[in-house]
Amino acid sequence: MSCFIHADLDAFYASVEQLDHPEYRGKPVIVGGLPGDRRSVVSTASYEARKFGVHSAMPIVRACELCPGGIYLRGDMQRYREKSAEVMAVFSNFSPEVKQISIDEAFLDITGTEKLLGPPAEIAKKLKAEVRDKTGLTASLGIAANKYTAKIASGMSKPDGTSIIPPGGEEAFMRSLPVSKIWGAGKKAQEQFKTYGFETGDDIYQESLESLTAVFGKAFGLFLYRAVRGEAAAAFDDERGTHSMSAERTFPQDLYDEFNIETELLDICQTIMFRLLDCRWQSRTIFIKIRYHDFSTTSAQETLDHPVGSINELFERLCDLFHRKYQRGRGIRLIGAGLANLETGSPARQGDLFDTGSEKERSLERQILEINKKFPGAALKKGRSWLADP
DNA sequence: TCTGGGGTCCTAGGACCC
DNA sequence: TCTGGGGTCCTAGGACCC
Repeated sequence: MSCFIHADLDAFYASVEQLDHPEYRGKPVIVGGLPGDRRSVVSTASYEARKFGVHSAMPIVRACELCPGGIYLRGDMQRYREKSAEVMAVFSNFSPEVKQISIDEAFLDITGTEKLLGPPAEIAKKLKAEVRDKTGLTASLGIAANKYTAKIASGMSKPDGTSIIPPGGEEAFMRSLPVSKIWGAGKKAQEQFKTYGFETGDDIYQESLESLTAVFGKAFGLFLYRAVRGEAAAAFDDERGTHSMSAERTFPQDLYDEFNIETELLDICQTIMFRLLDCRWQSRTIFIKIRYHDFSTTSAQETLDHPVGSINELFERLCDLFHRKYQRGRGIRLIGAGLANLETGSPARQGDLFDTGSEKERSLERQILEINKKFPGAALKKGRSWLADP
């Protein structure tokens, strides 16, 4: 019988801030933006802030109305990543098989560790204690025979709790679960549940696979059918590699000027290409994303016959895509771009006979990358003027 | 309430080939 | 010629997650 722990850090970003700044402890901390950041949203609200009704994804403006006395912070991802690594290191003391699924959560396969570490409840106790002692943070745990139900269980034990689904109890657990707790069913699905009168997992359980797929589509219908039976949902089980890489920016004010938009695009290109170079991946598929003032969003992509080789090339291609897609005169609130269908492979490409500038460009870009790695914060970038004469 | 940034996966339709 | 079926690749949009 398999056994998994899903471990999820409580109000992670806010907790790190409270750890680093004792004066924040016991107070409502809201990470995501400062009052007055008109287009920011809450990333994490401390439990003190949640009492005011503040929650993730809420506009900062709204949070300020609900919790005017809160401590508002933009956040420091570098620091959070550092802290995350500390926690993951603790996890690896408890299982040889740790799978991190986001910055603040992971699955630990503890199948067969009983002899070494004791029964699951004991392991949970020790794990929480070690996380607390070594990192100063608290975690909520869910324990079950498969990852999917362990994940739901941890959500129900927040904050700082542990919930265990006894082996064989997965189906009963899912059937008694309110549909609002089904992981993978978001806003739209919840609306559908309402129209069909589904309130608990059992209401879905009563439906045939055929009727579920007829209503929810092939993949999602099958997902629901299996989920309410407590069967491991495929989502977590197969290895999913990184398939795309992107960056985007929302402007404080809508942008109309195409030169300014291109300049932002250039900045995004540099971010992406440096990351790509750093990871030693390559890609032939580029895409842009445009969000207009009214929040309507459109995207366009293009697959080249060779991997993107330089910032310059990416920038030129993206500008081209942008100009073909952009509806002139409409204000733009967000511009984004990225690379899809990432492949591993040497970024040096063969047969570049007619493109002698490219090799020079790439080596220059690599040097800039190295400098930026050595001196974080130096933010060395190509100026826009370099583009004309690389 | 007027909605971030970084991802994954699914769907549906078109092009193209055998 | 008014017309099948399957496979693969590509594109746009959308749901969902943290």
